[in-house]
Amino acid sequence: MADRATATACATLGRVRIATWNVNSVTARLPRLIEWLDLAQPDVLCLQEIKTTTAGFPSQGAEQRGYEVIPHGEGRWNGVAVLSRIGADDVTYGFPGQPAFDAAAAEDVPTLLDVPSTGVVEARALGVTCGPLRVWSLYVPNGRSLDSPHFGYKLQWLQAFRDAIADEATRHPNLVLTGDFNIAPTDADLWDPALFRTSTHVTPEERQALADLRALGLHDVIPRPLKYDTPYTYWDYRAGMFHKNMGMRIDLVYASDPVAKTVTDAYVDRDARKGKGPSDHAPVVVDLDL
DNA sequence: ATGGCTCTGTCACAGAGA
Repeated sequence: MADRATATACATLGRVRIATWNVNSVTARLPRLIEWLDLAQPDVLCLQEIKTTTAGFPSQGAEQRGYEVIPHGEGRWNGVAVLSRIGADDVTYGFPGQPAFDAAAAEDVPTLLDVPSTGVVEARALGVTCGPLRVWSLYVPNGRSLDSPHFGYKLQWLQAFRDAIADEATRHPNLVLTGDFNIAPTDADLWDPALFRTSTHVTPEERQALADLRALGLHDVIPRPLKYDTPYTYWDYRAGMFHKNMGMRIDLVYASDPVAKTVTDAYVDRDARKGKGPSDHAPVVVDLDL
């Protein structure tokens, strides 16, 4: 019987559906999130911008559906989480060397004023081992504008993450880095590249940071769109951008070579961006046959 | 079919998102 049980478990684990979704407040999105869990049935779901505290995460609905819920939140801003129904072990909150935004340096305040740095390490990275997969839910800093100190913070954050994850990349063959990277990998990932000439999200420095991650042996799993020919994952709430398909692909799935080889399908669920009370991001779904 | 945004914290807006 033990052999049979093991065989069943392995067969169940053969096909694994992972997904990432910036929900723009898990509290505001809870009805849509629960609805989507029932519909899409992901085995692992990485969330970003939960916008609540770790203790405040509304986990009951997901737990009733068989998910272990690992939140990593801080309150009003940021926050990530992992929901898994194939195990949740070795939880890592943030990463070694994760930088904090240095508010004092950012304001360029004269040192005479001795303004203390806020120095808070934001809730933007969460590593969880889900069965055979080592998964990271990431919410990369936005960067705001090219002349903002938040842009330097974004680049610093990405470099520190790359340095921290390089070690894991050698220890975990089945590594998946996924979430809101706040970078469009190529101009094809933007509805109008000309509009971004002086913006963040598209600069050579940011794209190099992505290339540095891929250099660890990771593959950009590009999802297929369900409509049009552009796999955008984000559309601004304003001006009917979604309905005009004026979007960006900034929610990414970076999978190690062994994982990438098992991908059977990947798509952007734009239906989750429709209707009443959506997030401004759509989920990215990746099916694996491990 | 459309609309010119939505979230939180705190109570009429400010701040952030990308």
